[in-house]
Amino acid sequence: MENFLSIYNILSEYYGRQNWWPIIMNGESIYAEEFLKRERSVEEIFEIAIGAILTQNTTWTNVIKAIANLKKNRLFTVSALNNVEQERLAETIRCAGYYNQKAKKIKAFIGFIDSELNSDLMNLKSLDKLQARKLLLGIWGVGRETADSIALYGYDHPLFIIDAYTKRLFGRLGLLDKEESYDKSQRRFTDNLPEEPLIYKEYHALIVEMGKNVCRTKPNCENCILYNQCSREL
DNA sequence: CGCCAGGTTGTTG
DNA sequence: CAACAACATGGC
Repeated sequence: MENFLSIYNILSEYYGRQNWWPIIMNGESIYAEEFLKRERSVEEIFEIAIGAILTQNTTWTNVIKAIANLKKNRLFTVSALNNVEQERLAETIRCAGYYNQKAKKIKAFIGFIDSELNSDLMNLKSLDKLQARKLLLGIWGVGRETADSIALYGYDHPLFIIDAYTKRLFGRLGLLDKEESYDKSQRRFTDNLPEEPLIYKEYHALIVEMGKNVCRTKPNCENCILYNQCSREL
């Protein structure tokens, strides 16, 4: 019952503040404390959304390079991305992998901003979280995880993100079924946590930290702070 | 060299 | 709805 909250407490005490979602400056990820304390600017929301698309099934280090490359080429604005050829866009984000797919997805996202949001990303802010999610899910290339990432980190809409790390870690802990749906997994978290954007943001970031460094494909159980509560179903 | 990474879509049964 | 292929570069 209270497992989900107690695990959050253990992880956040052990690893500290993660300050997600990062912003890229000079080819480096910046995790700033202020990101958890104030609303995101349009520019930041834009970057979070593009980053969320680029990071699909890809390492963040590759995404950093792709975003830096977009900025260097002065392509990191709605109007520039509207005007650039999809093929050139693809070449610019090549290092993020799946570059043709992602170029198409970014184009679709830009089209969404223009046509559905009246060119203003802030129009998603005032919506109900589920309305925002539904709108985002309507964009070609934006699935559940990407929609929830944009809604949560961009707009503080309390939607818990389920990703591959979450399924792996909580599957091993015995708290998620391996084969259950995204929405069902999500409910397990939201039913057992206070509906706080701050907690959702930090929890997801902490899970990624665990997934990258401890609860890897080949798990590093010696270094696991959750060793005692793990059923270790590998 | 092989495996894996902060998924999504389209097709098929 | 579940299963599966396709999409692709870069790091270890």
